[in-house]
Amino acid sequence: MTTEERVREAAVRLFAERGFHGTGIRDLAQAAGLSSATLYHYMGTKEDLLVEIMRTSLTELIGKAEQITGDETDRLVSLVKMHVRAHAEKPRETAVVDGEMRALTGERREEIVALRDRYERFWQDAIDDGVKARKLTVADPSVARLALLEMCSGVSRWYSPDGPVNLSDLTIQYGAMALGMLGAAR
Amino acid sequence: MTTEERVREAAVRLFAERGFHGTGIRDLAQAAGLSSATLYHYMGTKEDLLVEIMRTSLTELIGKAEQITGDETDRLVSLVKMHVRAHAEKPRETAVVDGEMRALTGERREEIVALRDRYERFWQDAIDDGVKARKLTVADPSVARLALLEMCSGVSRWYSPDGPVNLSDLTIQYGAMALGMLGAAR
Amino acid sequence: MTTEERVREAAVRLFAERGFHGTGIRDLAQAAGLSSATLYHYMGTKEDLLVEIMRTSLTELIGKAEQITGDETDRLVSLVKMHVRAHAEKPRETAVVDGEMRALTGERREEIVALRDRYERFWQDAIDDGVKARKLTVADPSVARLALLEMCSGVSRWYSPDGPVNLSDLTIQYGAMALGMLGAAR
Amino acid sequence: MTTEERVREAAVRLFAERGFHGTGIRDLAQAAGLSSATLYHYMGTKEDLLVEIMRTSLTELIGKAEQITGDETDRLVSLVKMHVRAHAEKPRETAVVDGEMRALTGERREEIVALRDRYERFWQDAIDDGVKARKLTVADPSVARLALLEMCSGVSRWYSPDGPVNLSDLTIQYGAMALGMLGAAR
DNA sequence: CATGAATGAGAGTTCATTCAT
DNA sequence: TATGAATGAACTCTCATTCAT
Repeated sequence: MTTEERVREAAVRLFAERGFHGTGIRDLAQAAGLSSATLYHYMGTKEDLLVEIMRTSLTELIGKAEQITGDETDRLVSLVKMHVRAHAEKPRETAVVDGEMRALTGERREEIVALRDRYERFWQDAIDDGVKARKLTVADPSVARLALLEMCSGVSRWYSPDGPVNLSDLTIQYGAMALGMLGAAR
Repeated sequence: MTTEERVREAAVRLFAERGFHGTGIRDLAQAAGLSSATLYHYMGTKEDLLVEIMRTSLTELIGKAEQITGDETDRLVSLVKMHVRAHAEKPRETAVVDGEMRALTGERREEIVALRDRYERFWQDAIDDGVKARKLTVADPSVARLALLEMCSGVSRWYSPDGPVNLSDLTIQYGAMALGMLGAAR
Repeated sequence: MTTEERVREAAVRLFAERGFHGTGIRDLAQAAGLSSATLYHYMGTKEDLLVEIMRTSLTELIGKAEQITGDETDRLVSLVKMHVRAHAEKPRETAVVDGEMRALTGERREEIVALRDRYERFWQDAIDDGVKARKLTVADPSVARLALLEMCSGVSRWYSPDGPVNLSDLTIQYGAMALGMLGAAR
Repeated sequence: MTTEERVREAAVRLFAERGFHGTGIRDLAQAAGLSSATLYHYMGTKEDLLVEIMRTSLTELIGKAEQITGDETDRLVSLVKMHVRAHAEKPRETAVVDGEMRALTGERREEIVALRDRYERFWQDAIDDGVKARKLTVADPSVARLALLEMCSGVSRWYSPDGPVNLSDLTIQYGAMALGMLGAAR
């Protein structure tokens, strides 16, 4: 593992555990096994590091979302499964993406918000298409999207690979819950 | 409005907007219209303030949960509606409760975690009872509780009273989605 | 003497002795008898402090220049005497003004440069008027202004009130040298 | 141009523009087209570099001063012309010599101060001789030397070869001003 | 009740310099 | 010759908090 990777990993862990503002440069350096001055060999500013973590994570999600095909409900279930799996497998990265956006400022914030919006577009489209095709029954598609995303993203806040729940089972269960809450025709 | 209340209100707003660690004492003082020294006449430490906000909010939720009665599904729907309404009406308080627990340390943390656990117990019981009574069908009741809570708590992150969604409608929609995702018998 | 004044005085002394970039905040604090944190009670940034020193000094010079009247050569001699006296009496302030302008950035720089230009205008006018009135003989009035100003400002770099040279004599001598170098009719 | 020369040139430029303390090693390296580590193959410490620049410049001035001969006023005018030419042709080197002496410490400072004093001796002698020979009339020869030197050294602070002033004309004008300010017999 | 003054500790970041490769 | 990596010390500045008035 390169030093860059170790820095990134330390940052992901600490940002997830303590938040961006709750993590000091010296904490980061210690977690990465470097002096705080050396840290700056491998990164720009602390905010750069945060942006990079978010960009990578969101770009990956978008990449996976783009590959999803199928009929309306299939796509929705696939999105849910993919998203839940990502949040269970990389809980720290995803928690940082979901929770630290407010720490960004200016253009960097806009960039990341744009990526997030682009990702959420896949969900909105899947829901809208499902409703149009009369396969889903929701009162308000936008509210449904938000509720569904919150439910699925929450996984990163509690799932543990060492716990009793098998990840594949988890994705299946979430797929079923998603269909249920969206009133999928049985 | 008393000065104490103004301080509390400022804290709630800033903690919600910027996070506990992202909010400085001087920010707080300015938002409350006081000097930072005067602030300390109306509060203990910054962490005290956070604890107090969380305690109040959680205690209120617990109080309301205690008053909920009815059969298994009724209780669940009532919980959902109450929770969603609380998160829509007091998005900042609830967002702080849900998002800043990690900023607490030591005993204070334990106290608040205990309150939260006590509150979530109502949800777990409602789900478990529903399952026992064969009115709900879920693969894993614990997972269901977590998914449901994340979905409902997420409301504080996006709901705006000025937006197009009526709050009563919202609670109804969330009640329906909750039943759907938990496989309620129709 | 107020604390603010002590801070200012320390800054003037250190900036003059070591330069702006050669003076640390801790040096400043120590020289003012404060902790570095307390220092920030009495000033904005280090650059603010520099700007304020320069602005005060230049404004004073301009104020004095405005009061000078008389015929062409009288005005020139008066300018020289006033300038030399100011540079001998406040060698540190004036040395900072003359030597640290490059440490300023952005708008602050523009403001101070504008003040300096406004001050130098008095000199240029006096020389130009003297030439027009055929009381001075210079090859290039702009060059003459620059040479004269450098000569006079240099006083702050070497004059000491404890030295053998009397200040009134000094101003007279500089007045004479000025007339001589500008080819004043005898 | 050798790498050593490029380093020196970059240093001269940056020290002149931003001052010694305002110039970082990385700035220097970048300006020389090297990495900061490589820089250390071509120089000692940052202070060594400064000393070397000053020593070279002052030694050159001394060398030229030594070659000046003639009667009292001729020598003075020649000194002025030579000095002005040097300051116009190498404004950065001379500005560093004149402005960054305070950045030196300990023995290095003494060495450079000694060189400067040696150089200024030529000026003092020329003035003193002129006065003795009744060709110059000054109130205080030491003051005259300081005033004259400041006037002439100031050239490096404003002269530009691209500007409207021809260099030979400039030296002539300064020669004339020098004689004027020193009350030379006509 | 209110606050200006004060501070040790720590924030993020850069410093000049060294050294193994 | 060249440099990426490394660092202790220092940088400017802000932190949460206390206290005398």
